[in-house]
Amino acid sequence: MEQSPYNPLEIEVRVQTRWDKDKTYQVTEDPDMEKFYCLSMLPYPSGALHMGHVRNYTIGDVISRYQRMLGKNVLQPMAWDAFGLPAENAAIKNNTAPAKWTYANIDHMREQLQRLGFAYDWSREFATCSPDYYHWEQRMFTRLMEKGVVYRKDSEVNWDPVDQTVLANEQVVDGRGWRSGAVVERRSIPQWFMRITDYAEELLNGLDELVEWPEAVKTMQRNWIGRSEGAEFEMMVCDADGKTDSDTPGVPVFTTRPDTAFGMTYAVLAPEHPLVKKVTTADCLESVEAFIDSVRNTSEADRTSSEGAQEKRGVDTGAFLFNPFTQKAVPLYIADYVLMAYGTGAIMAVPGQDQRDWDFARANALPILRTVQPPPDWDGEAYTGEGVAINSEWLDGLGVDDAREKATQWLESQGIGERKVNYRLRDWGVSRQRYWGCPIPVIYCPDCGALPVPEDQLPVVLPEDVTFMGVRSPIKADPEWRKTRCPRCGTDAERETDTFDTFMESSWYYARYCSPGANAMLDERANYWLPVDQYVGGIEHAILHLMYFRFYHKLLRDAGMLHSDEPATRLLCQGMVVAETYSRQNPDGSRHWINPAEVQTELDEKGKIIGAHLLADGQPVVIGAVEKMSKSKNNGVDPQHLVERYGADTVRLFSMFASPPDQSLEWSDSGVEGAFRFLRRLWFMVSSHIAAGPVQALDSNGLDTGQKTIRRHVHDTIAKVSDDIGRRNTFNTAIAAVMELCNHLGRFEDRSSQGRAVLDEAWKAVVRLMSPITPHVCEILWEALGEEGSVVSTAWPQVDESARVRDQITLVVQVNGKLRARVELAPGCDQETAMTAAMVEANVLRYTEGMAVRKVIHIADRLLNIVVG
RNA sequence: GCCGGAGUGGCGAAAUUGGUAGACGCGCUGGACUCAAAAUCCAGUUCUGGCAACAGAGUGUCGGUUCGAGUCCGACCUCCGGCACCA
Repeated sequence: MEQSPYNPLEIEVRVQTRWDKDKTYQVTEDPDMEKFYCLSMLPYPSGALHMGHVRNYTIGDVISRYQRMLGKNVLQPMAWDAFGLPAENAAIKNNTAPAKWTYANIDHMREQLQRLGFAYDWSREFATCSPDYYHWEQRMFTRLMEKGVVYRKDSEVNWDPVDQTVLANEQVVDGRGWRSGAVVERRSIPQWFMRITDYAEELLNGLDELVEWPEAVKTMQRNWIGRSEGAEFEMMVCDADGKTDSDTPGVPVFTTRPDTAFGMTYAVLAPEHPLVKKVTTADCLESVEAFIDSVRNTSEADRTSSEGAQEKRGVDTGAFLFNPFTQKAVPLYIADYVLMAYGTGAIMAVPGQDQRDWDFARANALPILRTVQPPPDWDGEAYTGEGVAINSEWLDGLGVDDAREKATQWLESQGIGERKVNYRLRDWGVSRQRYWGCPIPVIYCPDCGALPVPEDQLPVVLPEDVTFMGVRSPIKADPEWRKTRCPRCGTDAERETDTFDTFMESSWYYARYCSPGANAMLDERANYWLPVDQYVGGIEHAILHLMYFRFYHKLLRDAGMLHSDEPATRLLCQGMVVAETYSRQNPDGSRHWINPAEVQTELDEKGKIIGAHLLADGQPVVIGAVEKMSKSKNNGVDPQHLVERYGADTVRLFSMFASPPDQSLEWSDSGVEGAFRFLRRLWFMVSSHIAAGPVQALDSNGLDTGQKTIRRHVHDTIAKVSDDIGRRNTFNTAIAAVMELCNHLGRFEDRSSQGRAVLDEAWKAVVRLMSPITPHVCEILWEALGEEGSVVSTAWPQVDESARVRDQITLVVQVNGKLRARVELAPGCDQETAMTAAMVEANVLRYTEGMAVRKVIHIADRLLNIVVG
């Protein structure tokens, strides 16, 4: 091989063309091979790849390529999460159709992904906005309608007044729309829901089986599901003297603390509770109605925001409820701190043991009665801890758990209540009032009601050639599109014009990859590939997407399409890509952000940053925090430019080397330079080795000490890199180990026949170890080393354990725990031999002289600690 | 407020099971090459003292367990993330 310079741009395109021509990454089901399904979260085609994508997809690609070299049948697919709001916003802004904008973005981003050399099976690619894809989603939905898993109800929703759409609770951040930033309002409109709460218990318990999911994700999901055990019981409406009114139905309440029921001093209904109007007395009606109006004008997000949480507002209804425990009446209030959507929308209030009730009782001059004895030094308000029941008649003297159990049994024996488990999780509202989404396949007939679109009329196709009039959905604005006939009675009927939440598409895409072209949602091929062996994506999806994804998998299972219970066995959540921020203050006091590329930093003689200035004018800029790359902080780095300048391998190498995958990755231009330098050095060293001519066969038993040492290092490195990539997913330390080995190989100057044979083995190992991370350069070097076939399809290097055996080890000698010497010994020495070797070391003698050896700790081949005193 | 996670050189980080703290990379300092610069190569680089050998200190703070603690335990501080009236 000629000693040509490292030219990544030329070799990468050459290698990619070959992979493409040979269909290297296309896979089919092969029952004789162990499968490995490596999935990265599909991107939204926003316009261009950002560094977060590069990081995410490089991690998945490294794992895929490693597993492939282990001999597995590896599926790594890619698709586009193509529906969604930004396409509509862009359409309105640029006066184009969302479809056109989306497809153009997909074409550009596909090219970018291909340029990065990801080993995707592109034959399985799809866009979720394609009718071939959402057809099956619609069919699944109509079947779920028939099964009762979906339902329609009027519901208070989060209305985003800017985007003119309903948001899921999860899409509301601090009371504002997650995209528009507008303050969210409350509205009641008919919505379609999926009964994810029916699966709450399974979704919760399933987390215990997901041993290879990050604990943080599982904790977040557990909290989101929010399981609470307690009791639900009914209280009758009564007058002030406790005389019950048999005309009014009882009010069920849920509590986790039935043991505290003797401390109930009032009860509360949510303002939306259906019984409010019925029970409110004439003299309270006016204030109750005024209160309900004021609550309605506040969004739920506002009511529950941090400041709102402090103040608990409410009014007396004038009615009373009969407490079955005390046989006495308690006043009934309505208050905004009781939520209609949780439990029964009604509570028994026990201010002595519940801080919220305490706050409300204080604000409304309601009595407080403690029923659990707080510790003597207790100076808090409501007491929620362990303690003995007091003021509770037949519960007095019992601990919390026993009292709770006895109270629950009493409720059951009286026939007024029962054990009950409640979840914080709410059903999934899937209706969106937007255009660019999958049409909900429902027909409304004036006589027959809401009916699923018959299967032979699916898919309900979303028209793509549309013009936008403001933000209103074109299919809502078009009087013709919705016209249809009732599938049952044939009279004029209307289509649903709402579309699905886009989380619907991303909830089953992973399965569709496994059945490309099937004339059904899925076919048997899906059960070959599923579950996903490794899923890679951002932690921001810890709750929403990953919960829906698990839920939908169970729906597919229950529909008989899949055999597994969970969609993915192993999950890796990569950290953010962050960079420094720089800014200046505008004359009006606002801040404008300057891209790091336009800034030069000043360093002191130790390399510490002491200031920064703008390259354009040399004037200082303010150094801000290191933050997630974003448009708003103008600290993004365009991967495209980097690939054009350094090549894909350098970009991949840097993003895997700078930090472990689950931590945030701090951008560094000089770090990228360093990665490039390493590849160039690797190129040069391997080229020089090849240029020195043919190599003799390695005789591993005939090596001298220097050769053995190098060979041991090679096999130690193979072992470490295999473990780091395969088990630990710490690609940064894998790369560091290869770099270290390369540093040794560069210094190894033995050009004897066996010296070169050792080097040949070493370079062939290095090229394979690096090939998952930097596949292009490794492909060329592998070929140059005279090996047949593509490195990406070659077997992963094997560890030769005999090469790792040491004939000398370094034993660390400590005196009283302080390092005093190192001695070279044969491995496996006993304590006596170690002591003999240690006690001749001058530095050991210096600290043990004239002292009695009190104890010796010997960890074979590692450490000897001599304790004197 | 509740629930997670983290805190180690000038910087990104490493130390996997309680056993040599700082691997690897960046930056910086000095040197070689060069008319010069860039690139490249070599050496040094936790702090303090010392020409050096070496010594002392050192993993957010304060305590504890241990022959031995970045790692385990207790209390606290700071930062990041999630949830936030869920009865």
